[in-house]
Amino acid sequence: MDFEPLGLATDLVILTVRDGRLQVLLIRRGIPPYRGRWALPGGFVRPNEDLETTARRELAEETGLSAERIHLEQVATYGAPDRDPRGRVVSVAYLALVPDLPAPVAGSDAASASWVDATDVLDDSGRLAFDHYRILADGVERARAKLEYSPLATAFCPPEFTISELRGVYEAVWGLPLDPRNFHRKVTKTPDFVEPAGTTTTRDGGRPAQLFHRGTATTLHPPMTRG
Amino acid sequence: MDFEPLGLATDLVILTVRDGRLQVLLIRRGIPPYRGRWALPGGFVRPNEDLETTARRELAEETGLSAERIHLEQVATYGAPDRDPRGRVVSVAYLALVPDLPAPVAGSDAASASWVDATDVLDDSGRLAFDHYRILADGVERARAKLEYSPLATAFCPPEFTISELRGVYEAVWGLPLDPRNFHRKVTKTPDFVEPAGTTTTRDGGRPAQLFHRGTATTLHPPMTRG
DNA sequence: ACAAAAGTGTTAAGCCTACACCCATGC
DNA sequence: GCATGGGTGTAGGCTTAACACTTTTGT
Repeated sequence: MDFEPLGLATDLVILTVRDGRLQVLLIRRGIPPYRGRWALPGGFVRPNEDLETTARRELAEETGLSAERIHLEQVATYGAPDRDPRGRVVSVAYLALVPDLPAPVAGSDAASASWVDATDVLDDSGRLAFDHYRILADGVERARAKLEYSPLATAFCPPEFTISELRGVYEAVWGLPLDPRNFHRKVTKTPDFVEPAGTTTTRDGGRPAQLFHRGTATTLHPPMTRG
Repeated sequence: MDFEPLGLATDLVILTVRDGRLQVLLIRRGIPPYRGRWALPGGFVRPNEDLETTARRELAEETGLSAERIHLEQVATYGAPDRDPRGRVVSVAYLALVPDLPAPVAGSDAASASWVDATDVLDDSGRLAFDHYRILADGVERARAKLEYSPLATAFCPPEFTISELRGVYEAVWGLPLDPRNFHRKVTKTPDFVEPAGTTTTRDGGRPAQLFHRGTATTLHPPMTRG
């Protein structure tokens, strides 16, 4: 077996929706290379550790969440020979979707971690270290695409949510407004997308809204439509 | 940098449509582990070689094709610590779609390479070495899904093709019959999916059919519908 | 009462499905 | 002529997009 010298890492695109905007968790690098630049959280895979285990461990370290219930999926692997000046490092990127956390981001590296508007970062391709701009772009595009045909948007929501909160997720991720009335009808009519919790809330103002939780559907027929 | 001992490889899911059926290129392993078992073609990434370069090199070796014009895309990365009995090997899987080759499969390893019905292999989860059953399943599912919303089906066709040949691709990959008349209308009306070549052929029998080549579209609006 | 947000009804346009039907070739 | 596949037309059902309208709360 030719085991050439090689580092294996995972990088995380951790997304949330806060204040109606799509935000990504970035850390400011305290050590070279790219010292002082923003980067995606990530770290090396330990011996005998599965890739997804690494990603969940990093996620827990960065967000302070026990990452059991967080949606996490692999996006792509980046392995250009010169992508890391320290040597050959191949990175497997994961996408994590978290609800708007009531608790602040806390963890060992948290002093330098913050939520940043994803669109702002995507508007400036030079702001991130390494090839993290490309990784972020791929992760966001994955999220945007999956909202169409999967019930993934609920991963951004707390366990119980209103239809308009769910709509807020779509509007933030896609960056466009949706008709509240047609959205409501479509979501509630798609089988097993959401299920009524039987309770209501007035936290969004106006008439009390029914609360829902995730349904059992894994794909949406018909899909949600973007613009 | 902690460069633990680690192998990095790529494995290829090479698909084609022959005789109206979806087929995958497999090799019979001549050496342990899994000697004598079927496996996906693949090999180790060389020092300073990009991942996709490795995949294209393997593709050329296995199919004898100069792989420039072949559709190739990354699917996922598999890194369970025990997936290879020889040690820690992480594999990046690629999906390749090739036209029905007039030339036989030829190459250094070709003596043991053959086209096998994908559905047959997917019916028996124990036939492939390593975790290649999972990789194949993921690759085929990717292909099936992408036919819906991308013009990817043309990657299975020669440079010029008829609408019914294109329909044959859909029917083989999805494993279900489609209405020839509605399919024809939909394909030719979707902007930039296919463009008329201006010539006709009678190679499929019956009335001469127009020949087309790929259009410039990258996504299909509206998508093709499965079942 | 008024503002605000939830939720329902309606209508016109577009898309999909199914199938009848005609066209152009080889034999 | 007849078989074979290519290609067009059309009617009914379903989905969507746009928006009028009613409901239920907080202030």
